Amino acid sequence: MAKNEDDVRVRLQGAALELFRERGYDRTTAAEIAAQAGVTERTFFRHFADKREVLFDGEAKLRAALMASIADAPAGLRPLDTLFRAFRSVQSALEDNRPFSKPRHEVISDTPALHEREMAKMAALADALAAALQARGVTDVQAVLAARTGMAAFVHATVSWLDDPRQGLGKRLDLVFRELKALLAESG
Amino acid sequence: MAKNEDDVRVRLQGAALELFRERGYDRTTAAEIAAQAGVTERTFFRHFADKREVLFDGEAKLRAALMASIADAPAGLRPLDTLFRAFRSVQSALEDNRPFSKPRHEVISDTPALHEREMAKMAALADALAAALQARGVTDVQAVLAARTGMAAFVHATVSWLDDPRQGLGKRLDLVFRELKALLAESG
DNA sequence: GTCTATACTGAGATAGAC
DNA sequence: GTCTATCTCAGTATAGAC
Repeated sequence: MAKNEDDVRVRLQGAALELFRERGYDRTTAAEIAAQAGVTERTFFRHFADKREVLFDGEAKLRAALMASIADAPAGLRPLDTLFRAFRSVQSALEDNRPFSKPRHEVISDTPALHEREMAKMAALADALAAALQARGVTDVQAVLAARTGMAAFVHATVSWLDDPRQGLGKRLDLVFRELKALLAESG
Repeated sequence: MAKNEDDVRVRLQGAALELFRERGYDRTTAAEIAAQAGVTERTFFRHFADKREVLFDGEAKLRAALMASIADAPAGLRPLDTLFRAFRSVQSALEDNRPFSKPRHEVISDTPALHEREMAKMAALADALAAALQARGVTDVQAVLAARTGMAAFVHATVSWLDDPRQGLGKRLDLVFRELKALLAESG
């Protein structure tokens, strides 16, 4: 895990994003990404399980941060409030990452294969959040429903903010969660 | 060749499910599926955009049925109740399809590549439901939140029912939607 | 680092339905 | 004749095995 190796990983991600934007995902080969980063195709696949994965390295860190926040949330805090608190805790990290995440989002939106991977990642993240809620004593069904609902709100807030950052991400989160409460308050 | 024209598509789906169960998805080639159905590999890919897609042909019909139900729901019915009504309307069709959907679900659960496709399909379906709700006058944000939340409830009910069909799918839907109202009633 | 299986694509030919 | 479904052949890129 030399510093050089982290460097290669980051260079591969940057090269991939750049080439995907220029030529599109399908017209970019793994070998071209590797060459641009100064390594061989084989090295690309040593770092990333498949070609899509090069754009999804950040999900593990996001998940870890959210799980940590849920784990040390005040006892008795209700499921959706626990999740809202967790999303708030990663707000500034996401805002700092915008120069990367904005073009990344554009490429993903334009590429079905990448969009599919994104949806699957979000589903897996929701499963992790559900497990974290269950560890706090929330029942199985309610944990799953809360996690999926909370993720939907988080994703919607984040995408809105990527499209138009004039309001901060924090305000977007506030708005969407307020809408969520409204939806539920009308009980259906 | 007259015989081949009949229902190549259906035969390909049956052959794929059978072979995936016997050997696993990764150890089954598209050529083998095609051979079992009496056509060539190239014909397989003319019917299905990729190897995964052979197990996801039913989603379009499900979507159409749900959209139709939403479109003719009573005016003024609230978003989550509109969705609940739509899921109820496809209940018996799903129950009839259980001999296919049960083994299909097992294969998908065991295969990451298929599970990923499944998550993406459910996300796309939720997007369609959100659009149908918007067409009824529900606001953008509330439509998206309701659609994702409703889909989560529907999927949870369906998976529970596939695992243990002793209670019917209808009862599972009732139970999960009751849990959903409870979650929301506690307002968070 | 090298080799290979296979998923997938494209172009052109064939054959039958209309 | 057109149209549609299939096959044949040739090729590239991914991803896994060695």
